[in-house]
Amino acid sequence: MPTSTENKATAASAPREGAREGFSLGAFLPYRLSVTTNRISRAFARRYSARFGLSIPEWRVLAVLGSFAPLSSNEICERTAMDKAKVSRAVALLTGKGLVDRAPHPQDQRLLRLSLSAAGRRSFEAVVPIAERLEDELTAELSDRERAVLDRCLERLGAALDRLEGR
Amino acid sequence: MPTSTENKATAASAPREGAREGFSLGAFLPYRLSVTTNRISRAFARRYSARFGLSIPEWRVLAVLGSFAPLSSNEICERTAMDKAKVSRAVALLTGKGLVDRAPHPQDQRLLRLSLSAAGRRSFEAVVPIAERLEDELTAELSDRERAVLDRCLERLGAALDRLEGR
DNA sequence: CCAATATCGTTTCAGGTGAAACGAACGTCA
DNA sequence: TGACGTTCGTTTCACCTGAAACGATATTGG
Repeated sequence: MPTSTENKATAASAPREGAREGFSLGAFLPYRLSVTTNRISRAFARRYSARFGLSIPEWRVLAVLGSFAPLSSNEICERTAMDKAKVSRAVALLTGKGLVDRAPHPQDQRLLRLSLSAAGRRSFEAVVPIAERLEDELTAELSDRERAVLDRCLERLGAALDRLEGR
Repeated sequence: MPTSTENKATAASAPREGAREGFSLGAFLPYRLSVTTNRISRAFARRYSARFGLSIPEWRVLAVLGSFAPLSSNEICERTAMDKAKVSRAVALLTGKGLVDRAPHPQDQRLLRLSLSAAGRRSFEAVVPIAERLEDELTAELSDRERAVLDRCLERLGAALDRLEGR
C-alpha cells in the first residue's frame, strides 16, 4: 500500500564543514533500527497488502489468531504489542471482511471470543509463506550464528527496555 | 511526549487450542524488530521531548545539522531517511523555535542552506549526551562482539532491502 | 444487597503521516 | 532565446495513530 519515498537507505558518509565529531546519527543504534525496521515493514506491506488488502495491524491480528485462537481483544494486545484501539479497529475491519468471527465470551460478557473464519484461515495460510519467504530473503546473507546473535540482541534490548520502563 | 500503552513487551508463550505450528509472530524478525524499535523510540522520546520539546523528526534534523551543516532539505532527507514532507515540517518547526537558520543557497535558489543557530547548537549539545546514555543503557548487556554482530546484521539487512527494492 | 472500583472494548479527538499535487527555480537543447 | 522536462521544497488531502473519555460488564468491599 505505501510506496514510500522515505527510507531509501542512507549510507553514512564523511562529515563535512562544521562537523562535530563524537556523535553520528548513522551509527546511532535507535536510528539504525528505526530505518531498517521501517524499510522492512514497507517491503512486507508491498508484498501482501495489494494482494490481500491487509494492513499491518490486520495482518498481525490474523497471525496471532491463526496460531492461538480463540483470543480476546486484550490477549491480542498482549501478543501483538499493539494498543487496544488499534486492535479494535483491525478486528472490526477483519470481521467486516468475513475473515474473523466474533462471539461473546460465555463466562465474561465483557470479553470477545475471536477466531478465524474459514476464509480467514485461508488468508492466513496464504500470507504465511509470503512472510516466511521475505524473512528468508532478508536473512539470506546472515549466517546461522549471526542470526542467533541478532535474536539474542533483540531479547536483551527488550530486557533493557523492561528495566527502563519499569522504573 | 507519547506515553504509550502499546508495546509493553510480550514474551511469546505456548500455543493454545487451535495452534497452527510452523509460524510464530513472536519469532518473526520483522515483527520483533518493529516492537523493539518502537519501544526504543518511545523511551528516547520520553527522555528528551518533555525537556526540549522536540519530536523525533526534529531531533533527527537537529542531529544531522549538528554534524553536517550546512545542508539542504534534500540532503537532510538522504541523511535521515525521512521523506521530504516530514523534513519540511520538522525544519519549519525548528526555524520557528529559533533552533535552525534558513538561508537561500547562493548558487541555486531552489535549495535551502540550513544550519544550527547558536541556540540550536546548545540544544544539540544538550541532547547528544542523553542519546548516548540511552544507547549505553540499552547495549549495556551486549558484549562488544554482540554489538559488532548486531551492526553487521543491520548492514546486511539494509543490503538485502536494497536488492528487494531495487528490482 | 448496594456502592465503589476495575476491566474490557469502542469511539472521539487532536495531531502526525505519506502520496500526490503544486509553484518556483533550474538545466537542456534546438 | 524559449519551450520542455527536472528538481526542490511546500502544501493539501485522506488516512492512521495514541491518549483519553466512554458505556457496559464484572468484581470487590462494606
